[in-house]
Amino acid sequence: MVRPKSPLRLDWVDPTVCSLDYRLKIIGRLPFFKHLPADAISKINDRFHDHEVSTDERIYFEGDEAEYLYLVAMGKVKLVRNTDSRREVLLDILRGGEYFGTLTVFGRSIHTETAIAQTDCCILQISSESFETVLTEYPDVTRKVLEAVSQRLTESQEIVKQLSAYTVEQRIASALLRLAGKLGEARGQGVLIQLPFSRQDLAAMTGSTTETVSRVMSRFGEAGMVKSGRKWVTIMDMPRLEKLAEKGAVN
Amino acid sequence: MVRPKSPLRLDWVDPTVCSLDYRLKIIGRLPFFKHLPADAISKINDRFHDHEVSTDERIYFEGDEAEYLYLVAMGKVKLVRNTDSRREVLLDILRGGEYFGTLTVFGRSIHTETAIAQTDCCILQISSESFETVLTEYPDVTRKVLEAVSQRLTESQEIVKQLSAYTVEQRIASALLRLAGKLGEARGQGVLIQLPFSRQDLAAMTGSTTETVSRVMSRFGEAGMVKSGRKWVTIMDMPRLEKLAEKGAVN
DNA sequence: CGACTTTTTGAGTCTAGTCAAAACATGTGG
DNA sequence: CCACATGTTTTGACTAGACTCAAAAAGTCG
Repeated sequence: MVRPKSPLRLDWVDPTVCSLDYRLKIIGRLPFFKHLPADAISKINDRFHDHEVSTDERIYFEGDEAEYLYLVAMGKVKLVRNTDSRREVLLDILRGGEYFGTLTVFGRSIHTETAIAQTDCCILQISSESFETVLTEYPDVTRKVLEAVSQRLTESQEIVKQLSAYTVEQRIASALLRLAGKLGEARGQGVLIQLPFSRQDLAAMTGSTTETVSRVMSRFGEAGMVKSGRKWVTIMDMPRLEKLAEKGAVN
Repeated sequence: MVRPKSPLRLDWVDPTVCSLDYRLKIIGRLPFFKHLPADAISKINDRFHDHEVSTDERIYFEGDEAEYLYLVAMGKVKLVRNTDSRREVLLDILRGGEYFGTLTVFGRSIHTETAIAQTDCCILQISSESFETVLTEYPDVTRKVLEAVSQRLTESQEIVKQLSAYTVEQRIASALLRLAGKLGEARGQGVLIQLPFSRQDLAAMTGSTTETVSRVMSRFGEAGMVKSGRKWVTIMDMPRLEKLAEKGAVN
């Protein structure tokens, strides 16, 4: 059978994307800034610096001192934690408009995860001190940030639950659904996950191994629930995947 | 062999513990209020209501609307998530002075976990609206809350990592260490975990089963690392447990 | 077209889960 | 204070899901 070639279309980092206009747009869309007037956004923007990173480059390492708060302007970033063994655990994948880094309000602290560019990216960063100043100037922002962090806590706890109680098959199904919800794009019959990610990554997200992920994906493929290839996946039958993620076996 | 009888000494909920004095002490010690002057604490205290709950009683359920923020004044509270199957996942155990409930700043939201009294407790609660008012009146508090939540996110991610990459043995070892760090009390040679918790609870914390936990605990017991009985555990050899939690096998 | 990476497949093993039953601890009421 | 009822923990035998190691197959890129 002729597999379709990779249908991914990556957003290339074009030098213009970190233009002033684009920066203002990204910053102004952040959940914790979007309620602010344009002039405030503009002033906040001045506190950010941008830089480009290419695929697989590390933005910071677990254990580094947390001196900045980061913002994905363009591209995708993954957050991983390393274990003593060579296995890595993938905590989250972020797209344009999401923040990352450690929220160091007062005092110093340390990054608890490593941030890796999953694609070529444009990253905005603001120093902890500047961010504190912004929080002081715009008290509402602090609340919004609080909401955003609370949200992530809830998501993380959901993952704890899944890892505790679900089979690998269920975990893979829900990881795919989560990614599709976040990064999915309609493509013909199915939903393409707009992100180059390998079996390796999927294994790191679900606490499994590449081999097992491969086997499960093959099963999903045979059952017509997904189509996949080297570093891409399209979900063909969401409802069935959802059922499987919740109930276990497909009946 | 004659096992020591349960060495747990529970703090009984004495009607006096929720006295004004005690309430002020608990509220004033909260990480996000402790920098405030006494009169502010006193005013904040007026917004809290207290009530007692007995062991195993539910304080709220997963899915309930989040209308209050809660505070453990006395006793221990566990947070669990239910899965479709009868298995429950234990997310955290809280002691006096810790907060729980969903931080609903603006808008309504829903509890994502169930809160159960692990011992008889005295609980303080404040309505979301009141809490918002407090946040508005004392902007510093919002930042402190933000730090507290960030901290929990980090802890939750640590658990994700453990569940993803460690064996049951390692997870049990680190769950014990975590509990000891939080609720431990020196007792002769060892550290007693001051909390009545069953193999069931430990299984729910580590994504395992009572039988497996029992087997692992027996092994730990034979190796002289812990002593345990019905609903109690004393850690006898921290360093060895720590080594096991990190590296795997004990050499 | 190669060289390289990623994915798939296979065989063997082991950790941890399931089911079932016995042993033990705890609190109660006689 | 003992015997019983109840809930908890332990033990045993069996099973299965998922991991490991190893090697082949398929994509991708220069």
